[in-house]
Amino acid sequence: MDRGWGALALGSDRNPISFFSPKSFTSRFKPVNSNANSAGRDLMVGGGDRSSSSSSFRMFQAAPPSPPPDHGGDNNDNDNDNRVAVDEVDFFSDRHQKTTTNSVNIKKENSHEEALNVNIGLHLLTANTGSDQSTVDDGVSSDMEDKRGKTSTTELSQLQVDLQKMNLENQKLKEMLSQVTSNYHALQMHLVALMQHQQQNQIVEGGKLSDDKKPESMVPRQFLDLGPSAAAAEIDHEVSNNISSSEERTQSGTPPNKTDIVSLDQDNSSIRDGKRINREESPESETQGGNWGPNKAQKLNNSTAAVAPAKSIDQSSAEATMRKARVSVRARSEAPMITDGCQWRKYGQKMAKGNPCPRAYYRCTMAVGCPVRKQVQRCADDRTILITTYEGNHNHPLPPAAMAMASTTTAAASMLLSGSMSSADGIMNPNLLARAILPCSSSMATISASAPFPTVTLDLTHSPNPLQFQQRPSQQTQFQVPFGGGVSGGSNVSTSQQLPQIFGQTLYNQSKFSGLQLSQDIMGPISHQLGGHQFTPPPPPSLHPPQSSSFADTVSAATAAITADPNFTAALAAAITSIIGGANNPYNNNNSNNTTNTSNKIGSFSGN
DNA sequence: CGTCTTTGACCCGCGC
DNA sequence: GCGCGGGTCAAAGACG
Repeated sequence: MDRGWGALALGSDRNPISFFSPKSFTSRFKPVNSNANSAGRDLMVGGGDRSSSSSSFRMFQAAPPSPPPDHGGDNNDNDNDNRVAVDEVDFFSDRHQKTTTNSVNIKKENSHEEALNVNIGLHLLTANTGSDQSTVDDGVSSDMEDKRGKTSTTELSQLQVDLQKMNLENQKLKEMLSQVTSNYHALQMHLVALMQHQQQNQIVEGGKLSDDKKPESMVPRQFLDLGPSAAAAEIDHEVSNNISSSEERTQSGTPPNKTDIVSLDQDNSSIRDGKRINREESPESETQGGNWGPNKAQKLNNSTAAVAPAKSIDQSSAEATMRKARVSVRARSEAPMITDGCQWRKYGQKMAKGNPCPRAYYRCTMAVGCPVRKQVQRCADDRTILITTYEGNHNHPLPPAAMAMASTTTAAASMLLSGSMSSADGIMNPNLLARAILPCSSSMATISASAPFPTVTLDLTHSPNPLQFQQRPSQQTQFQVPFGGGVSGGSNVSTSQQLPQIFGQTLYNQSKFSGLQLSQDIMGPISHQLGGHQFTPPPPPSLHPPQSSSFADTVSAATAAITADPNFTAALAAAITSIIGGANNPYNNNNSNNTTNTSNKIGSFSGN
């Protein structure tokens, strides 16, 4: 395992890039911190073992980043006034967050301008409280006054007043931020609750509940596909429960779907049919057959069950349309593979038609039987672009680094699934979703669900607003959805269709600040795990196009809207910026584990 | 020695 | 029925 994990991420190469993990940052941008490279031989995936992701993350977080040049140690906090020269030492302490960028700048300027008279300048700026200041000034004030004259006193008092104001403002902002955060969480929870409720209703109403279907018994099994992964938050568990019901139904009721549904506990369980079964008998392969292969999963009507866990069997027709969504990430990278926080094992490589570059197949190895697969291939047109396509849901908890990808792709997948559902019913309504996800985007997205595998492509090659939703060129029916009136031209594929800055910036920034993570608090519930990949909350079956579908749309749209709401994010970004004092402040990384969410996401915003 | 990567072969579905 | 292409398997080799 030791090597394996390390090697996994790497694939065969040594320089994978990670867009979301702290490490990625290190690998790509030559971390200032020596620690960043500690990842071991492969830098990439986080160290080389399962904990790697988290460990690397921790490392990143733990290692106090060297104070960014921008922030000369800003010690505006009243408590620290005495330590003028020491300010930078505590640069990253919580207290310092209170300082506003303004204060930082002021101080910095003085420190530079004053040159050797550092003490003077610093004192003036840093001393917020009279007492502290006086203390420090005792040793220096005389010189100051001599040199500076009377003006220093007035300036000092002025600055003190300003600083106090700023502190107050910071406090207010923090309060606002916390309030917004709490509200957001509450809303999110409410949303999830609604979704669950809806799912339950559908399960009950939806038509055939096979006799053996017993809610109680559902727990252990998991839906490998789009279904929620057990590992996720409590919410996930609940959802999975709901799903599991459908799952059992499927197994007992509908034979054909076997491959799609896999019991984690019963890796070797027999439910599989056909020759494939033999192959899949190996623990790893078991889940594979059912979930990944388009040929299998998709072509079997039943396979759709995986897509819409909560659906009833009768909805097979509708489910058929609910094909597995794939989330493809396009990013420029010289590395053979991007590190997304998960551990992967390469199980195959093949030359794909129309592309001189081989396509590599990976499966998630973070947990036994994890159904998530991904394909990595370079773009034929531009080989600097690495295309990573994810499919399936993780059946295990994801490290923060992976959550970032999961969160990002979730929204995309949700939109796609919603669109596909609609399209299946002949009700294509991408606009709603697209707008929900990309309210502020001036770009457009192409949505198409007719293809065997609806695919959402997140194009990170056009940073900072790089996201693109697109359907595979090969896919037939395509819908181009103009956003915000902006219309970028033409081809649905890799053209300039860009998604909202939210996504784009988030990803882009993450690519830069590997340490930035979308906090699970923010995105987690939404994505559940998507392994970065698929939208977990199983959208209600398209069986009830108008209602369930609309509901699914609404949910996903609302979810996306919340996370993508420019106002929300802008406010948070502003608050964080003021607190942190800089977009590039490594401090942003700190929150990833803590899940105080907002900062992470915001960090990405401020990044630009 | 165990694990992972490589890679040819195989399976499957689809189109002709 | 045949060929093609996508996806996966599994033996052999590589690696630490």
